[in-house]
Amino acid sequence: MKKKHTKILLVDDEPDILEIIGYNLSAEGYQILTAENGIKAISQAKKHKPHLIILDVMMPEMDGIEACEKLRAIPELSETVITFLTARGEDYSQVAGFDAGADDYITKPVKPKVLVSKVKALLRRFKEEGANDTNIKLGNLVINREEYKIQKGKEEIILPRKEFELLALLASKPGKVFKREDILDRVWGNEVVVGGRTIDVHIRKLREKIGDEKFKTVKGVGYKFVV
Amino acid sequence: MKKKHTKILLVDDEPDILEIIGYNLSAEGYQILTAENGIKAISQAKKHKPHLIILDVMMPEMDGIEACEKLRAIPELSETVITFLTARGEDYSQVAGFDAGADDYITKPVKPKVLVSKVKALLRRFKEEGANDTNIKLGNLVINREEYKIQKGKEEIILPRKEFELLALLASKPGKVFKREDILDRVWGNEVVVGGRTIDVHIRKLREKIGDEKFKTVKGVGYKFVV
DNA sequence: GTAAATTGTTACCTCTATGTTACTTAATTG
DNA sequence: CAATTAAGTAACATAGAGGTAACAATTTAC
Repeated sequence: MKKKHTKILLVDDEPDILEIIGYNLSAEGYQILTAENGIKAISQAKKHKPHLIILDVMMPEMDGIEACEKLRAIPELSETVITFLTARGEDYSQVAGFDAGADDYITKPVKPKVLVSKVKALLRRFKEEGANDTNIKLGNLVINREEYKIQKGKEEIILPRKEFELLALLASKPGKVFKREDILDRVWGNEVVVGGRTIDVHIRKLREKIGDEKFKTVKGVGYKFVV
Repeated sequence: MKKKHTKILLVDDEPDILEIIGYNLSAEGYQILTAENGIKAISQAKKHKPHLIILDVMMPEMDGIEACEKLRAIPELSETVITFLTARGEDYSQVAGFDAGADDYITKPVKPKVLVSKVKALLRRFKEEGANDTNIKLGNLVINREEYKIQKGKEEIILPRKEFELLALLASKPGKVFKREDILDRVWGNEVVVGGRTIDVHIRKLREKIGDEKFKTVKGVGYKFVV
């Protein structure tokens, strides 16, 4: 993920803080959004779906903790990292912050360098966690969705699209039996009508390339991938 | 969950739309309910607790958004998936829809195939989220519906489909006596006619594999599974 | 206690779902 | 646009799940 596309929402009631933090982060290439209170923060968050939200704890009207709880309740923001900004010494807010669903906290005053590295660290953590969706690792097998390739041990295998998608589907839940109908729906799509032996043939090819033992047939139901 | 038992409530003021969508979905095996307006939709929903509700946004009297909010307020429908049906271009309704608690939206006109696959996807998402009851644990026995396998102590047993389904049915309510007729309906399906000894033979095989003592015969009635 | 009904057991058969191969058609690629 | 690779089809092979028949054992009815 490039910084240019990484959105950070700053929420604080003091314009000075917004300015100084905003300046430092945008100098790093991040896209900055701001809000002066919890209510505006929520509407901004809904609108822009930022990757990171930095929330001041002490704010008039709706404080940071309450805002955090509200933000966490929004499904689209489940992937968003939330961190608190707290004055040094207000120890209680740490605990309350984590209860409310925050991922980290930053104490004020904060040196620009420290702030930037903290933000980077948080986003890196986020990115790595989110990247697990694209790379499936199973035993000696790595399925790389992004690059459309398979790594088996040190060997790199390029699979044709359908075979790749079939493998990716089965491997997305190892052990789970996927019904033939579901496989058709999800790999071929509803629109396409294919003959009755098509899935079998593709399974056969995968067995040849990946290993026979990894694909189990459950007669009358479908197939499953085992590790 | 079999499609036969999946209820979908269609709400639209145009009978044509109800008919065409209803036809396509019932052809897929879903059980279809309909309502011409928001008020009727709510009473239908309360009565039948559908798994999915497809709501037209533009309706006289109570529009889709208002209906959606009312539906979401009904506790029994918390598990229900709600999706809007909106004419292409009415972009505002998307946003308003999500605010009102909808899970997705479908734009009209919609091709039957697309509709069907969207519905399947929605129900799959829902099903996966609510799929905590796929594992039945009874004593030293674990029945794993998702992986179609049985775990007895440390031993793993793979059962043929009918045997698995028969076991899963009996074990779904330990102690309850299932009538022969009911077993036929639910494992074999009411269309199929099989000979009089078929169930017994399958029970025999289960007794062999799982343990004689777990399957009790209730003469003149049926069988039950005991722990 | 005997007959009738119901269930248990075994061996065996059938037919369906899947496996496999070779081939045709469609899509990509240089 | 020719060559190459992917996707899908057809045709046949095969295993084993699912079912049946025949008879035994057990329970229930009278």
